[in-house]
Amino acid sequence: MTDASPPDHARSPALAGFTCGLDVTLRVIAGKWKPLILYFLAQRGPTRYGELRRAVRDVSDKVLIQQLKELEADGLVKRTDYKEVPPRVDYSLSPLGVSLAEALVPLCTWGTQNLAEVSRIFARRAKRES
Amino acid sequence: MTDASPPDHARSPALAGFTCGLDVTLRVIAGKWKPLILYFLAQRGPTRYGELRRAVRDVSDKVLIQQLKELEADGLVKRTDYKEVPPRVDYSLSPLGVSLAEALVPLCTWGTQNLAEVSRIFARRAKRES
DNA sequence: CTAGGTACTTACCAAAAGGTGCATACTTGT
DNA sequence: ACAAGTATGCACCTTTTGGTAAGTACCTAG
Repeated sequence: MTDASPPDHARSPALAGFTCGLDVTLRVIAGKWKPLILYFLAQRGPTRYGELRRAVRDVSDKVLIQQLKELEADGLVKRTDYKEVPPRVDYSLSPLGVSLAEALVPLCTWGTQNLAEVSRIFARRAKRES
Repeated sequence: MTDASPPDHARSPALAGFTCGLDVTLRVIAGKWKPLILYFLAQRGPTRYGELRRAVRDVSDKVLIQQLKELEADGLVKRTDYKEVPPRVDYSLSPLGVSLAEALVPLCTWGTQNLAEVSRIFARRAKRES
């Protein structure tokens, strides 16, 4: 098997630095809570910080803010500061964010449909780790 | 959009421990390379370890093997050992794995369609981090 | 006057995740 | 004989990620 061959697959010229479209997307939504944030914003529209905080349970302020800032800097989320006196801010999706959130729907559906199966998976994982 | 939810969000009784279907899925595919592995296996069918290794560029042996084992233990991937003398093993998707891979397709599409936009995003990210 | 709610910020830390390099046992190509 | 390829395993270490707890500035309800 003299594999002195030229670049096989995976060397698509169009995707500079990425292995494929999926890779592109994954890098954008990398972050423990980002997909969830996008998903919630898609569902409920403009949402205040505190609400989001309660919706995405178990996230800490530091990380939630941090990921919101990244999403904002990346143009997926829009932050609106009403500059009121008890602070009031809300977050919503940009058009790009909306399109990404739509692409997440099938994952959500999969999770719902396979919840039972996944629960078993996690039960087994827990056993292995003990 | 359909926010027919009662005052207290996030307290769905059906999803034990998960905040929503998306959360379920995300926990299964958590791992830097898992979605990519599923995607490649979906595309090329049974694939030998070495091929996979070259397809998912930049992954280390340790991590690739590790994630393959988890995917196998979770019932998403099937490992076939031909017990030949220079080792020969291949990996393929289980039905569950196939369904998950299908749910990943829109993400892949999104990445391809928004590649230009994402490239700009990363350029800006790089600037901010410097 | 104190407690609690708003939306954050910061310093410090622990855990998880992933990477490197070496080793295995055997075969094939040079 | 020797390098290289096959599919892993293991010890060790660094990086990344995320969490905790505190503080800020201001307001309202009790």
